[in-house]
Amino acid sequence: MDRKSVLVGVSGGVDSTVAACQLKTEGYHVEGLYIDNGFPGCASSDAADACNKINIPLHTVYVAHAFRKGIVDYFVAEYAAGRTPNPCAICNKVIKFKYLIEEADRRGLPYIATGHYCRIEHDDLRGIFSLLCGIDAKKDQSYFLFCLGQEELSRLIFPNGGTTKEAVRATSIAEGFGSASPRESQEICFIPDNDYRRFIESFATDIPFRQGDIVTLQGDIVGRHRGIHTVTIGQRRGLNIASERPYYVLSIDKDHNRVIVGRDEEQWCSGLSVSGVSWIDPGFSKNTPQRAFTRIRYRHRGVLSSITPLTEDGRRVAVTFDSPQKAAAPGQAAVFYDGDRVLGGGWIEEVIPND
RNA sequence: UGGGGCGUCGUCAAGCGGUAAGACACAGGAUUUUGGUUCCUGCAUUCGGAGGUUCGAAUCCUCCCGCCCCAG
Repeated sequence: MDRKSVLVGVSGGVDSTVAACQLKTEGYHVEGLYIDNGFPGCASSDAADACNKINIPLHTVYVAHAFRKGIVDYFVAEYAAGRTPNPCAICNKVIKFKYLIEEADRRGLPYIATGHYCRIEHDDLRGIFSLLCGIDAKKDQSYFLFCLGQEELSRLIFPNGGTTKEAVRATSIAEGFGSASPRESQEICFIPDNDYRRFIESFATDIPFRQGDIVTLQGDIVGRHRGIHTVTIGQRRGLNIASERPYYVLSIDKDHNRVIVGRDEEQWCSGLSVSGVSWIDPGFSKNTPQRAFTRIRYRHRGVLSSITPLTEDGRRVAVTFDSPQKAAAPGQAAVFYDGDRVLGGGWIEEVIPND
């Protein structure tokens, strides 16, 4: 089999199309894989059009069952538990890259690629791959990929990592792929209308979401919520509380079906406990405390922190921020960086309030 | 049914004769491969009601309605 053969995950969007095109230009034998998650809004025709234009074969895997089990059920269960899920990060590990590798293996293609704005670096001395931020800081998507391991990274190519969104868009136009790029902003891919609250209600009819009180830290009842799944930490809009100043969701008390709110200055936290940590560099896992930048949400600039392992395998860590951060939410990803390099990341379990 | 106070956007609230601030809430949009945040825009031709005075009233007068407080 051709050593320079690659299976590209194509969605039909600009990023993956340009990435595939780029690989072809570089001389790769390129094939496309469309991952059909079986949910509405998942339109394979765009992917087919894209592959036609760059003249590569397109394969499709239908993963509705796995997607539902691994992503949608998780998504709903997290909200039901009063947590804030990050389906994209999970999907990358459990669906996207998993099936890319599976299909690449089946077809004897050594490499896989996607349109993510990230880079991969190889340390020849240590034989280790690193995941780096994309050059375009505005579009960097490394936050969503912290789950990737050496296995994936060793076979991955990110053609867009070294360019900017602007350049990719320009290429798309130049190549005649379409300047329109219809739905550039896709939020949760399986919820086309972006109304995740309604999605949860209609999807999880077995979960008895009930109304409840909205209370302050002092215990004053200031409003009512329409179910714990309708709020998330840091949220301001939709609380329907008329007051001198806005209220924000501080925490969710699932057991008492209550939502705790407070003022802007009450949102800050000084640290986290993080579980399910995966370290990209195998050498990190049993390490001593270390310093790193922690990002607690996508497009968070990152805060210098001290990271202390709580278990021997390094899968659970305590994170202490050098300066307080706003509205960290259990269920969200905490991703650790050394400059541009992703060290690893995990899932926020507890948030330690400031003061 | 004696005295006093108050009734301005969903909520709080400026205005005190010169032609309805602001905040919160809400709605829409921008941003965005998670949620949230943030930003932009919109949001009372009308001031409890009816009359009157005035060139002109939410602002002054009269009556009515509705609240609140103190007395009964």
